[in-house]
Amino acid sequence: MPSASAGTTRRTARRTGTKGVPRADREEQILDAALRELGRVGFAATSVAAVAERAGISKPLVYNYFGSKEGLYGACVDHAGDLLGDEIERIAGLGAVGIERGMLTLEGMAEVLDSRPYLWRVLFDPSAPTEGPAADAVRRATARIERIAEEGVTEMLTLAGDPDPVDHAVMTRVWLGIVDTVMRWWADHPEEPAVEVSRRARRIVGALFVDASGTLER
Amino acid sequence: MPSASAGTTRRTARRTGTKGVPRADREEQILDAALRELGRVGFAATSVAAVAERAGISKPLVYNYFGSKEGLYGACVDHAGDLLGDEIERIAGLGAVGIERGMLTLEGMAEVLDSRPYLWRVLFDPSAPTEGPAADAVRRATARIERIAEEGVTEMLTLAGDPDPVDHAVMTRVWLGIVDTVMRWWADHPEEPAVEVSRRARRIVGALFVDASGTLER
DNA sequence: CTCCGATATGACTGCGCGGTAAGTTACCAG
DNA sequence: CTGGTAACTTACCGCGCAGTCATATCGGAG
Repeated sequence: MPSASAGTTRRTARRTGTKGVPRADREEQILDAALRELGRVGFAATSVAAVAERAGISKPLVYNYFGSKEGLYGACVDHAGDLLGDEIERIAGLGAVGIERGMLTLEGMAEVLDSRPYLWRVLFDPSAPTEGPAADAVRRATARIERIAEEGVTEMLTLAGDPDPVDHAVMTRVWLGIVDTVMRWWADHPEEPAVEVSRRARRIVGALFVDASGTLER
Repeated sequence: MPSASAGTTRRTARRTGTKGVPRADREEQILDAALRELGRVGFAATSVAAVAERAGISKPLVYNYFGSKEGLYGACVDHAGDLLGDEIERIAGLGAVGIERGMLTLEGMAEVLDSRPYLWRVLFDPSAPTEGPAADAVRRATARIERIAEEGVTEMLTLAGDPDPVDHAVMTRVWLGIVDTVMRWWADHPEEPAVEVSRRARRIVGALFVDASGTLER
């Protein structure tokens, strides 16, 4: 790779032409830049130009790789959704029940999101498109997370004597809202290590929840 | 007021000139239109043109009355913040403690927001300006609500044996997140009457909380 | 050396937005 | 009737954005 090209700073005109970065590597760079920008300011306030600048490339190259702003966002959603969905399903597979399962989920997510708490906002973003392929990607990714949350919630509310499915649906959203709030607080306090976020979340959720069989040990 | 002007539809060119609507009345109309649009899609996705169309007037008239998009938003925030803040402080003054106070708050808010659940989103909007007079208005309005929430939360966590002020701050945000989630669920289900929202919230929160002295009656 | 494919850029376009300027209308007082 | 004020509109502007096009560069194969 020609070091003369590599040394060219973005503030001056760059020579056109390949920099010799393989497509897969470049895609990854663009995705990383996009995830950070989307997680920082949300979809609507993210400009493709800002992502390009973050990635150190030209804007048309982003379009070359991802087709459109929505295409870029959809790829980011798929990426973040896989990470979070895999982790949450792994934890569900551990067999914990009740609030302990919820706590393990929070801890697992804190671990996955350590050093990149912004990923959460990519998935749960009120300014995201509500129609089209990107919106479909969001629905797929969040549905995966919601399904697991709903299992846990349904179990807990049923044990607590509430069989109403609408209550269960609202409670699922409340639980996800709690997770969302903790993640947003974390994004505002990036100095807090994941392990401390986990502990704090355990204390707070512990103050909220009692499993059906009695008071949580604290 | 000339009925010929009043009958002119917005789809054709309207005669210029006054329609004889007093300033205070017109301000209220514009505010109502803006609150609905802001509550529907948030600040960033709200265009002044859409508000003007909703209010049945021309866009420059909105600027004439409110100065700028931010000026309009600030007025909406003051309006919604007064309604919600007054109600929350009234309920705090009733002297209920612990989770019962939280429940009364949820119920009071459901009542105030009945028929206009969108007001919540005007105040708690991630796409809102973070600097300038409008942002100051948001901070004033939400600080009022957070102060009351923090009192309740501090009491509850302290009774539960957790004196950590950071835990209290996060828990305040979690509580407001829970309220936010219920309000957003309600905005998605406008057919649900306020009294049913209150009952449901009581059931759900009841499944979460136990006051420091024991299990809630349900 | 030439050609080709893959990787890249600068320059440009059309559109929607926030906002502005110039002109209009209705009503009331003198 | 005239002038002034308050309430209005149409037409326009500059800017930033998503997206496009024409051209450039590099490296490898033949």
